[in-house]
Amino acid sequence: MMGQPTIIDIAERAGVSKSLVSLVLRGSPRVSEASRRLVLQAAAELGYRPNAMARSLVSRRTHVLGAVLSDLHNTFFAEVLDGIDGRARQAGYRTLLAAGHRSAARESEAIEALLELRTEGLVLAGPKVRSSRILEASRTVPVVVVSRAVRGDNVDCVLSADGVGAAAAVDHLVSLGHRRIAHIDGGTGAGAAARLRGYLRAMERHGLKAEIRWERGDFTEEAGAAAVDRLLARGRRPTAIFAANDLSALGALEALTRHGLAVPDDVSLVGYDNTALARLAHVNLTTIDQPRREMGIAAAELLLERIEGRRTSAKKLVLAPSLVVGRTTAPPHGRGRSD
Amino acid sequence: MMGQPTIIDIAERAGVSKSLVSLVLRGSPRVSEASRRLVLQAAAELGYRPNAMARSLVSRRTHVLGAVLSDLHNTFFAEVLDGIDGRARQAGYRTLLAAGHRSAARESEAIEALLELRTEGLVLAGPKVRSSRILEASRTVPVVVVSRAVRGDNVDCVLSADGVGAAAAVDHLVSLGHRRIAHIDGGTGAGAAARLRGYLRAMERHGLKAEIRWERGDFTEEAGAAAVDRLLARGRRPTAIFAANDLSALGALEALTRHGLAVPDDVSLVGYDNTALARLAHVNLTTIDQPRREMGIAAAELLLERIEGRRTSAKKLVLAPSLVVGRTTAPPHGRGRSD
DNA sequence: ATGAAAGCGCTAACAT
DNA sequence: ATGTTAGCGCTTTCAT
Repeated sequence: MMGQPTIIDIAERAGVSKSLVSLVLRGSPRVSEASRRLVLQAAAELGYRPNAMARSLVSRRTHVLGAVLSDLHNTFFAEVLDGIDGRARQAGYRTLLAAGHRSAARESEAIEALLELRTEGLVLAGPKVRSSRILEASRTVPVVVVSRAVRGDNVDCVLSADGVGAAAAVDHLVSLGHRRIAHIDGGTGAGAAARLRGYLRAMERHGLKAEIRWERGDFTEEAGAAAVDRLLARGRRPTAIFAANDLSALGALEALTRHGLAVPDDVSLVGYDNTALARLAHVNLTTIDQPRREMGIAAAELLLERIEGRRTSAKKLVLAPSLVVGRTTAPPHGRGRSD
Repeated sequence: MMGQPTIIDIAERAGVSKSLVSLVLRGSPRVSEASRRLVLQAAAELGYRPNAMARSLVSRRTHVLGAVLSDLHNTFFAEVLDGIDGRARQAGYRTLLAAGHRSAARESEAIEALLELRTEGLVLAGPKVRSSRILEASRTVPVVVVSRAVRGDNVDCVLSADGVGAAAAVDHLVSLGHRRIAHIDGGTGAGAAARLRGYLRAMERHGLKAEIRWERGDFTEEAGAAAVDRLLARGRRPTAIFAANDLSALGALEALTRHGLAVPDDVSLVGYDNTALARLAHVNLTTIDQPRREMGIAAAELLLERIEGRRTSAKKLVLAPSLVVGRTTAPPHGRGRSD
């Protein structure tokens, strides 16, 4: 025996055929207790570890789900992945990851690697690759895209309702008495457009169309701060700001402080995503929480439905976000109509 | 042809043998330009994608490195992994990840999955499993452990010098004129013991043995805040605090603020790790930076040395951390000897 | 209850 | 330059 032990090595040591070894190893009930013991002991003594490739090659199943993470820095997907993996394990699947490292090219290679390994389904978490690449991959295995909408027969999506979340932010501020509510958007970032639309619609719904004011951002701290600078440079100061994500909200917070404005006394502030940043004690940001783990569980479920042939038509799942009230929102200072 | 196309399908379509197809696909120079074109075109038309399992089964090489991430929430390892993957790709290897989701049991299963897939080496990033599990895995493939010291013939380690980093923090504070420098440690967390030792030794080296004071923490924000509460409850107030990581430093910051103390005017504060938290504009924490990407590159390099048979003895690589000065440190208020 | 034989998709000698 | 043959380690009929 050279290299890793195989079932043939076990068979020799136990004095049985390799077929029997295979049966025992897969827990077949049609084997005598004696052989079972013999085989198991031989396997243990040899330190046997099944060769997943050989096994999958013949069984034509890998029982592996592939997940591509566009950016490991984004902890949003850590919990999503926990959900995916949890559900997958329940169903007897393993989850293998490949990282895109913020580059569409590397992400595409990650997809390729997983496909060559014959993973039975693919979850793309916040993919940066073009839709055509996703559609191409979906011709081979079912694909679920998280946090981005992609249309395709073999592509399912899991999203949270960004527009609803944005509306919840506005509703909360309005219920506190705010009217001049500005928005710092997320530019071309994932979900940014829907959040902006949600803000605009909610403002109109509250009869605050005239108070609408929004500045461009890009989900970064710097952009959040710069947007506040512009917001304060001209026009009436807003009494509340809704930023498209937590990081830009922190940038806004920093800028507001720099301008000598207190949060929430002078200006209320709402973020989006309920990241670890938002939950820092000295920040305690009011924000919108996405059901990350549930999104992961749903993604795995969609994949399993396809793999097990329970569904063939595309499905788009939209989960509801929820408001998390921190200490960055309060009633506006100058109570009553000040305009 | 059913299922995914194979080289036999290509061979039929191109009217050649499957060996020729294999040669072309692997870029052999011993094929005529005509056949090459024929094969490549047939492959493209069929949407052929090599079966990595079949290929690896016979070649006995996977060209895959496995990386186990104990916790995807910890972005520390995102950059480490970027380094690993970058170096691996240079050398013609792919990197596959499996997540431990903060559980030793799940981490152990992740190791198992990668081993069954016959990855040629394993990187364990901040592993939570017992050393015995790591040693066991290392009997099959070379293992590199990042951010934890593990002894074993087939186990290499990549660490950054936590003691040196801690000393740099103390040196920085002493050079500003501080003497009463307290430490909030990280309990049983990774690197915490070395950081504490580094603090203690540096204090002694500066002749400040009498000023040594440290409180227990556990790398969390809450523990950092609680430690400050205890620090301020009795004894003379320290003029500077060195926390074992950024998160507990933020907890300390929050507590100091709550006690009406300004940072750095009343108390200077130093963290450790230079996480994204530390680099928030309104935080701008003085901290110790670990060369994450370099650590990843080194980890991959160690693995490659083993895989390619260039080395057989265990190696422990210790990289140097560096001080990042933010705005949370300044000379102490009551200048001159106040004790 | 166990064994023999075939073959998964591919590479790697060894022919020619 | 191309084809033939023999497996890689395993599961899966099909016998017995």
